[in-house]
Amino acid sequence: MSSETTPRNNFIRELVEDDVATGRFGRPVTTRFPPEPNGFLHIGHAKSICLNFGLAEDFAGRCNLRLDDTNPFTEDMKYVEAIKRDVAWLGFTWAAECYASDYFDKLYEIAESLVKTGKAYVDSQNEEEIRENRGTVMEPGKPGPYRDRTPEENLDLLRRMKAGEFPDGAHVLRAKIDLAHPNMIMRDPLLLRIRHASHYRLGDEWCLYPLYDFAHGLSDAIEGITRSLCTLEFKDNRDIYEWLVNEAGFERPPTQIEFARLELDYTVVSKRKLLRLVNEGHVSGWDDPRMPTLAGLRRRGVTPEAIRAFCDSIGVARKPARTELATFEHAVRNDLNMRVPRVMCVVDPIKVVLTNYAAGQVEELDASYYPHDVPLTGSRKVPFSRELWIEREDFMEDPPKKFFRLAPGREVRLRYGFFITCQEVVKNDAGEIVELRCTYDPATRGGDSPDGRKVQGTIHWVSAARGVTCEVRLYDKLFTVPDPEAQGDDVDFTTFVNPDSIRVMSHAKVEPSVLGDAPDARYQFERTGYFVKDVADWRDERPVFNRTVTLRDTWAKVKGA
RNA sequence: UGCCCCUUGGUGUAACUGGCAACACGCCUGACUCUGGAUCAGGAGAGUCCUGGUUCGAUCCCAGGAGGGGCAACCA
Repeated sequence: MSSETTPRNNFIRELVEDDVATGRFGRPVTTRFPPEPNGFLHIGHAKSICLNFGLAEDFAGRCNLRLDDTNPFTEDMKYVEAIKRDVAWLGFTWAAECYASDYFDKLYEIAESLVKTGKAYVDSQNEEEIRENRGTVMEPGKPGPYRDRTPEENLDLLRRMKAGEFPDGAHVLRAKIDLAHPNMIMRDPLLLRIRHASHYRLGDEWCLYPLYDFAHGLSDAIEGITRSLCTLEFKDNRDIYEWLVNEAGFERPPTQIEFARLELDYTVVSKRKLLRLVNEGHVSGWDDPRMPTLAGLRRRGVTPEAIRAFCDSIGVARKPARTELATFEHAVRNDLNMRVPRVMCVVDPIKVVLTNYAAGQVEELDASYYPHDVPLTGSRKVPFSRELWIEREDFMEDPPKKFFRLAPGREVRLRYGFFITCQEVVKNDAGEIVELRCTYDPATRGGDSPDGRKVQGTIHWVSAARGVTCEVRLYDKLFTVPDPEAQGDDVDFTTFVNPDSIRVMSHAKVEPSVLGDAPDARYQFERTGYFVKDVADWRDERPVFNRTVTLRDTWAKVKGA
């Protein structure tokens, strides 16, 4: 059912294997993917999703989808829906759909019991005082004036906090651990705060909301999670995680394992920064095809299989690391190559007139959808006529030695069509090439010459008579530098947004066969790249295609050298 | 100047847990080709951050050092 290939080894898999071997948890391997519904999922989340769901799958366990919705200020149902859609799109099925907000009662109970045993107290300092008394990484903090309230007093206060007797910020519940703890996280971490805000699921039922540290590990424990996977920046939080699940009395509690988050060159993978790109109008929305969000990648034409293959290929480790874009692009091409049909589209057209081809004549040529090495079959008819469009880049008046395409006096093959020879270059007053007058060889119909003569180049083309004008959006890297977040503290990452990250080609010409295909059809436009119909902006009178990724282009290297 | 984590070719990972460093991406050659795609064949590229130690033998164990990163939100 799952993949044929053996998953590659990593340190988390080894730990889980040990757990299984020793029966450490006494229950099936159970993981969870715990996003907060305050933004869209991105490629970094995909790594975590693949890890958590993949582990459960491989060890015959289960993986929950848990919405970590403990902050009523930022969360929204629209994000929940987007998250569910994206995880499902990636191809994973959660064992249970869970919400941290479903555990608020249980969490509150635990809070009371911590208070009763003197492990937690109500602090009435304001935010600044709490911060000051926490000390710094260099200096220990010191106990505040409310730290030694009696359990009875604390319990009374806590209940009144819950009852809504106090305004936001009046009190907080804190674990009573150690204000001088070398780990800052353990300096009496906050557990519950007052927030008179409407929760997107619970409405006004609560005015007491748990903080991440209080909610997360306990939610894991409640769900019977065995291994709780999270990213490196939560390493220090592991102490409070363990403290809480133990104080709460869970048997064989889950344990946290941290791994390095994905960092991808030429983009950012942080919900906060992605939100800024959206809000500041650098992109058109969360699903802008330039965004590394799953919604953006989907609209860009990337398949879920490619994303999963990519996630498998990058490995899992505890070393912060950046992944080159080439690794991602390889996964995308590798997947698309084997599954999408080839069609012809001229992105930047220049006209070719075949002077020896009858005006008004149109013939239908057979063209296979797939090359010989892709084990799929299918073909379509492509109309051919006296006037054609070819790619501006495929002609050079004064070509360099290694240029194999059309040039004055030179013969090339029109893919699935005929051999043509350029006889004349027509220019306008400005000296720009407006038309190429060529002759075709009727004997080469279909692309082979009976006399066995060879041509160096094969170019793609579209009939001017029957081709369809369309808009082609050429997407490129979102940023001009590999790591826009590390350009110095005084430089904002948005200054590196690539102004050429989208180029709109509004006079492209595509063969008519694509019109009848599905609204989200993917293609390889021969010789240029992989494309997908844009589901949002497509109109029959104005077709729109998005470039998913270019083809590998060795000519570009030759040219660049 | 505290606590914690990390350090293997350009990049990302691996190495049966002590036996003389492998895979993928990228790069370079060549072959093939009706996509300058794909595929195929070959190649270059690290002696595993440094210094000591243990050992017949260390990427793996120990000590010290250097470099990188995380932590001082009533965010997650």
